[in-house]
Amino acid sequence: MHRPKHCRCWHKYPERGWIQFLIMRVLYEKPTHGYQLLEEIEKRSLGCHKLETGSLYTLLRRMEDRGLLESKWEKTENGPDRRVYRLTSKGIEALRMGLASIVKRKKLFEDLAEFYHEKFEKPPKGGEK
Amino acid sequence: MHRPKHCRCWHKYPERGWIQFLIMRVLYEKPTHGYQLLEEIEKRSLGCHKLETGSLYTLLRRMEDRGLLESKWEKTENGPDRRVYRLTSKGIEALRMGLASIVKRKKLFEDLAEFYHEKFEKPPKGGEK
DNA sequence: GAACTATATAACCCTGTTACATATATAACT
DNA sequence: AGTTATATATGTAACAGGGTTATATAGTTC
Repeated sequence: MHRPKHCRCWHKYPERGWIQFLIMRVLYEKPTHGYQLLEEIEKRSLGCHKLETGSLYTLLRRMEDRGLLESKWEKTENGPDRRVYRLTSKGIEALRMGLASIVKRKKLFEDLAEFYHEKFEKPPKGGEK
Repeated sequence: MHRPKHCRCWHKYPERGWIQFLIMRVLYEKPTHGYQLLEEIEKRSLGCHKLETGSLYTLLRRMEDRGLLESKWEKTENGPDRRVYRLTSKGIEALRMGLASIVKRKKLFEDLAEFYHEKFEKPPKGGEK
């Protein structure tokens, strides 16, 4: 009676925090500052997903508040300073769990994709008017 | 200068409205009432996603408000009446667009899945401490 | 009255967007 | 020397939408 029906983990639903996974995935490989992340994200999302700067910095801020990321300022010679983010161990764990959740639903994605091809791409056969 | 940077379609992000796609996908095939949808959704999501009744009816209501669905009450012999929903043409179009968006990002999903297997599933080789 | 079928809604939290605002550096133009 | 433009770089408040939670109701069957 007292068991929680859902754990309250923020990553419970893969369709939530989608972009955060992309961010963490990049950060997993190397610490990166925000502006550079914009390009990386766009590249990895194959141009499908253009992040506005406001979105990104808001997300980074919140992720750091949540302890998934850490940042430090980095001096540059020729330009404004940068804030470089890196994944914390908590962030790595969150990424691992989140991706596991996505992987688990891969079939569901494929199923929807198949449905799409079946119903919306196949040319209607004669008499289908 | 005056072009909108993003279209404001509600289905812009496939990771949003995820569950609504599942709902519409079921309704595409046949008109269904809410309670039955609960079972269908759970089945199709392979048990990964258990919808609470509150979530479903909230979604159905909002989708009807938006013109994606239509409903009519159905008398039953042995139980409370049911509200049967069906997809409108607007709903079909939304489903088509939403799934197209998902399909377009299939690579992205696969990429994340691959990353997961690579980084989080492969056993570390000797000396990897 | 317990269990199952069936629907409903208000309050809430989280995610991501929008629409701004700011600061540094470089290059070009006047 | 001052202005303007552009690229680099960060930031935030207010908002909209999606899904959950907690709770309520009602009919039917046993």
